[in-house]
Amino acid sequence: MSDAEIETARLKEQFRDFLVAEGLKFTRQRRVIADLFFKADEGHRSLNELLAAAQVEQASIGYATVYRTMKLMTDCGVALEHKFADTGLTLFEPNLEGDHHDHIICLTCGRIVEFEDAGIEALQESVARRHGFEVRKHRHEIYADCVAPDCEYRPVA
Amino acid sequence: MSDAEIETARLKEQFRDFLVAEGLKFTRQRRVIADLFFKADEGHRSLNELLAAAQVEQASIGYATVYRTMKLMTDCGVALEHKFADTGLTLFEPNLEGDHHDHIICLTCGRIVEFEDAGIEALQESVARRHGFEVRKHRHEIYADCVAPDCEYRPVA
DNA sequence: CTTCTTGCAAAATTTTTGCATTACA
DNA sequence: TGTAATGCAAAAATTTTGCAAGAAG
Repeated sequence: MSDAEIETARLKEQFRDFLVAEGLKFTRQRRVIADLFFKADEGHRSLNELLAAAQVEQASIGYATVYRTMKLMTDCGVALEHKFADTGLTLFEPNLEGDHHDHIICLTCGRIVEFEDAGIEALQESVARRHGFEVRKHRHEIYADCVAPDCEYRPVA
Repeated sequence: MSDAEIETARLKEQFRDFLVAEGLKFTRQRRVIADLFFKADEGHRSLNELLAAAQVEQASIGYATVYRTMKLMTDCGVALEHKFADTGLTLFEPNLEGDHHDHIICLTCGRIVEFEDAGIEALQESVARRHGFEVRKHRHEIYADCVAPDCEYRPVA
């Protein structure tokens, strides 16, 4: 079992535990969505992309079910919701253990790269404290041009 | 003439110049909106707040006019548009000269404080370069709890 | 069995646009 | 006077919800 598989299993279990604790059910639909979402070969997906992928497994799944399932996942912490600028698009990514990161988004091709920088995090804490705040969470997105050889304009679905 | 007044005048002129350059008109409505927006005793305002303030000057002003005017201001760089998390609310603030800053938002009372940190900026450039990106712009928001004595829950309009 | 979930469609938001009329330069 | 702007109301685009029928434990 690879590390990725272990992590997938952990997230799925965390989701299931949450449902049980809340007296909710781990239905076929939620299983399908969780499986494809945690597999996450590509990290950031919209509700419509998740819906399309889910319908491959079960054609009858509706948008509302995916919407509500992702909300549950976000609530219980196994998924992160991102609303990047310059698109009204909401994207989700699995909340992998110990993998806090922020994002660099290419303004041209939309490519999303993750970064983590302890120095920035530390400065951020310090800045907040100086202003009399206690950091709860943050959003740090860098919009940039990338040097990918295949970088070209790609409209978002 | 105070510094603030000079800056207000500069932004207003920049907006007017832009309109002239584009063959557009500096109408009464745009003047009213620009004046109240650049006055900006409080920095971040929603379209509805701007609309209400504009209607004090001219009752007939409609939402669409404010919407389109703020879009023009954003396009020409005299206004910045922010979509903070946890509220679907879009807020605008004047783009004051040499006043780049990011935001700390209190999760409880909604208070917004501005900060600027050269160290963070530098690290950000460095991180992006390391990943093969050239920074164009960024969004850095810290969500936190504040220590204001009057901090209390305030739903956003 | 009872409760929760689903899927549809409709409602609620928010953002954007078309168009006839008015105002500006 | 011709072009652009306004204000209304309607269209789009999203997000969210109500509800009857179906699944889960």
